[in-house]
Amino acid sequence: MTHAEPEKNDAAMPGTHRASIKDIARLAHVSHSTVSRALANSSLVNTETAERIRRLAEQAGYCPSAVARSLVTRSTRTIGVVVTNIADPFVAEVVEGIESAANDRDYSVFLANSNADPAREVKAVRSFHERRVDGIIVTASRVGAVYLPMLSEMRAPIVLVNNQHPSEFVHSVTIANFEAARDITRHLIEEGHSRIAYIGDQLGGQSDTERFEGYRAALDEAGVPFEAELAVRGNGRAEGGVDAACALLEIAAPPTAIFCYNDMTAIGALRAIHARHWRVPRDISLAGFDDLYLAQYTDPPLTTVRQPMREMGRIALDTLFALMRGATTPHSIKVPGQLVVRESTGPNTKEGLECSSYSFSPHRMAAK
Amino acid sequence: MTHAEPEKNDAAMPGTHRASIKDIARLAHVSHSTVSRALANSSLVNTETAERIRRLAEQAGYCPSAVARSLVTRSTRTIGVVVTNIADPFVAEVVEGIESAANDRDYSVFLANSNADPAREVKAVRSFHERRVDGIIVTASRVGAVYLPMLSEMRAPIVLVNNQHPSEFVHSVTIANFEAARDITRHLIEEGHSRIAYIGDQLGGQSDTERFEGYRAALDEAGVPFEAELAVRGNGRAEGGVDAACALLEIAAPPTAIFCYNDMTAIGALRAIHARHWRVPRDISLAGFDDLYLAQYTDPPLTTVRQPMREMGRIALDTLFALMRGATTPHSIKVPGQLVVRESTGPNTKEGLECSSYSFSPHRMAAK
DNA sequence: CTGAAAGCGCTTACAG
DNA sequence: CTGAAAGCGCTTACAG
Repeated sequence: MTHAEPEKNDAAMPGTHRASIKDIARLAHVSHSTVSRALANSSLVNTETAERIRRLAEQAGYCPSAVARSLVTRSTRTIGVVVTNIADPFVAEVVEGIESAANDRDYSVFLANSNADPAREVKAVRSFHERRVDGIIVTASRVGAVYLPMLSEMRAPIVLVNNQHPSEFVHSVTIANFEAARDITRHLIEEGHSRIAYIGDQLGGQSDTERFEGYRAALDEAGVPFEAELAVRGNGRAEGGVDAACALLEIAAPPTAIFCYNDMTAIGALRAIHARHWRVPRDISLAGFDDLYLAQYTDPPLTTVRQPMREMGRIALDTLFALMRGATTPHSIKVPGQLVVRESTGPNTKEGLECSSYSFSPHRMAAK
Repeated sequence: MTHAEPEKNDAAMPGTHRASIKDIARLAHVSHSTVSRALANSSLVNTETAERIRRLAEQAGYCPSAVARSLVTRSTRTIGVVVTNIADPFVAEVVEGIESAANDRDYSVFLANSNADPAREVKAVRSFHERRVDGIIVTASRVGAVYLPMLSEMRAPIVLVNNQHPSEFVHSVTIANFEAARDITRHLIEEGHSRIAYIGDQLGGQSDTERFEGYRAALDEAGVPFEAELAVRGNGRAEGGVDAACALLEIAAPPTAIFCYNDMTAIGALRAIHARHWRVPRDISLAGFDDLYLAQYTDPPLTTVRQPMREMGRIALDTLFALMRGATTPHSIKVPGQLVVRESTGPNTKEGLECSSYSFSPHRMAAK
């Protein structure tokens, strides 16, 4: 009766049964409460029995059930992250920041793609709610304000990263779109450009609006007239950049500089520009937004605005934790972007708006 | 007693209390079993009462607890995905495939980064096990075989995508590294190249070994001697490609073509090549592996091997489901890569190995 | 220091 | 069609 051998084997090979706290209790000849305490390293249990219990649990291959624990502790130690699409490099870097910060706190993260579909976004949030996540982060939310009423009936706080919904949301971390776009446009103006195009994102989120406004503001303050034909729409991805840049290069007096909604758009624009055998920045300057890892590796390396994506992810998670701990004050954090001047922007080589003399590119001449 | 108004309000505004099945039962004057059935659309319950219950639940803002349900049904409807790093575009696309397929089946996905650290990888798998995920997918596993013993004590099946561990694992989906690398090297040989370099991945996973072997095989079958100085090591990222390509361009008789472990490496190599003012493919041909979205947007667009990343993600999930449904046969799926010839590779313009005549690049001349 | 008891929020035989 | 009961695997007062 005192030798635990047969019982141990019994529990170690329970056929289809997974060892629970009760099995360990039987093995150790104690109550399951004691096992629970021992496994939680509670000081309430005798050091030696605790040791023995832990050894037994180890041998039996015991693995505690987080779901059972969650049910009683009313905390799952999980957070839900809904993104537009994880294959978007911007999103992936934000998620990396979130995951890393969550991991530091021993939290697990659920990931869901909304594909920028508001219905799927809401569905994902609902699903996370059912799963009783402790908090939710949604990047580039399309519905923002919708969460206000949900917020009260859901226990889980929500933090938005780069909310795309026009109305403000209580808890959010956002890049300073207006200022950053203004800065980069100013940079272009300082380089002598006045025919500066903007390739936006036709999904028309809030960032696009704000970046466009920043661009307009820089133009206005410099007394550069805004030309509607120079403001065109991409889709936030490279294909959109290709098409939009093609259109821009077609017009009678093409721009000498292009500011793109984001780096992916700029990468597409770069492709279109190269296809025409124009040189960057000699024939045309090009600027992006985001500072993706790739922006350093385009040819030439891309002038852009750095969004600290990983940090924004971490900040979102920190905010979420503050909220989870009971904070109720609004957390609307605006992160400054940082102008990163690389080699894709340079001085305007054309005198005045119409030039006929100084051009490196035969194709460009042909286009006139 | 019959008018439910006060009680309803009572449950709708429960202060800090979240409505449970019991609250709805009280509201509907039925047992909580009936509520459970009604909410599950069981045919066992009177249509009208079911309707009423559902209405009440709706009004009360009832949201079922997936964790309670999971405890009893012994299925969480979640899967765990551990990746090296979600910011790696290859990984992100695989995860997109997994998430999309999981979503189709109403499963949620946990995401964890291992940062290619075997310890973190195992820790992530353990954590998923605690969370009682129904299945686990790990991409680029560094420990592969370690899971064999875990497999029996864990309930959750494991599927490996592009296992990097030298020993085989029971359930996996892998790209046909050897064949694909051989194909792309053959392509280079057909273009007249014989000084073909390989930039590997020094983390030295299984894919690197196999791709290197494919490269060697193509060389051998064409009777092209292998030169050790042309096989150098990158790190799978652009920086590594830059450094490795720089080294390659330094040697006395530089290669006329470079095959890179992956596209990111090629993107770095491209940068180094351009920095020297060499032209691709005129001065040197360059090939990658993966066919990242970006491979179409490099300048020139990159010749590479297409890995169907999203599909591989879906296949991994399908395999996982087969296993979850009780399949026990090994599932080692080898997916063929597909050669995608773009503009970064072209005919060798040098006659013989040593050339002194025909060169477009002044820098190249200088380098000799 | 230890155990018996209650309970987290559900599902599902079992008996009417 | 409905309800009472048991139980999923834990944690945590409560009483010794």
